[in-house]
Amino acid sequence: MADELTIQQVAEATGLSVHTLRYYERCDLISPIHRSSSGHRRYSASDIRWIEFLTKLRLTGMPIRQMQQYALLVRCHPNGVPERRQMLEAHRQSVIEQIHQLQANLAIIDWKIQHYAQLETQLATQLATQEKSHGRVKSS
Amino acid sequence: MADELTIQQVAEATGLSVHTLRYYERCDLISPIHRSSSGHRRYSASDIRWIEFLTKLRLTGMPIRQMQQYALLVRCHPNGVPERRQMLEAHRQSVIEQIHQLQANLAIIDWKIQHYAQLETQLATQLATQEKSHGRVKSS
DNA sequence: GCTTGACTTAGAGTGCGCTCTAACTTTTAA
DNA sequence: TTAAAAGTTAGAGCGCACTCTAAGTCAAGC
Repeated sequence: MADELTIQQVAEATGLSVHTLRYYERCDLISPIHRSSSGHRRYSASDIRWIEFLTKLRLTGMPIRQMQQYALLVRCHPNGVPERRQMLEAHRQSVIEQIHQLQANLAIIDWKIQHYAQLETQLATQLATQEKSHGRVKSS
Repeated sequence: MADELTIQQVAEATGLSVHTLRYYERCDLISPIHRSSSGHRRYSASDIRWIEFLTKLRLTGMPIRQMQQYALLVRCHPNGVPERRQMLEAHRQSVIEQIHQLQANLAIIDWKIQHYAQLETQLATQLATQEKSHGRVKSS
């Protein structure tokens, strides 16, 4: 049991589903996982570290295709550090652009929220004035 | 021609495809566009402003379903400003979280890039040392 | 008048990233 | 010992957001 997790445990640890873990292995994002005598997968600590890094790439929007390329480099080109760094740096740029895009569009949404807030206070003031004058009429 | 753009012109102006423009109208993101006598769509300036705002929502990851809700509020509840503001504020929060997520995961990728860079300089130094000693051997 | 290109519709197809199913075997707890 | 839970595979299905097709109508230039 030392260092040998079941697929279920890995799913809990990484937040991926067991389905997704098998899917990632099937499409070569994860290299074939060591099996118990009965054929069940047994994940090592380094398998988990790899899966965790994969999910970082995924969550920053890297497509499966690119992750496959990266995984291929890691597996078949263990000395090809510069290539891997270049891939990550290209991805880094695209994430930075993604963030800038989000911030720019968020600014416009913020502007709209402000606009709505202004409309609301305007409307509230209008109503208050109406009520006041209505009150006066009533009391007179 | 004043204020009356064809679907092609709107596609160019907004960056959406003509297909997507029709699709958005079909699923009620855009209310029915005014037609020329022949049945062709003629977009007004305010149609375009609406489409541009829609794309901001879209580019910040709002799902079509939510945009449909928002569009419905705008069309059928013109005085329901608070509801609209609430929707936008909820979305605003999710965009902010999205950005934080991206930044956190980017930091890990950055760390990996640094790690690779370090490996590369290490390797380069190693090679240089080897070459030097090799040179010495050769020259001696 | 005729061709070329833009427009229309309903509905089918695509690519992505999972997600689930069926049929079966293995492990585990009662 | 046996029932339930968890594992296996190949392959089908799904939801999303488009994207394209077919069959036809309309408009502009020669």
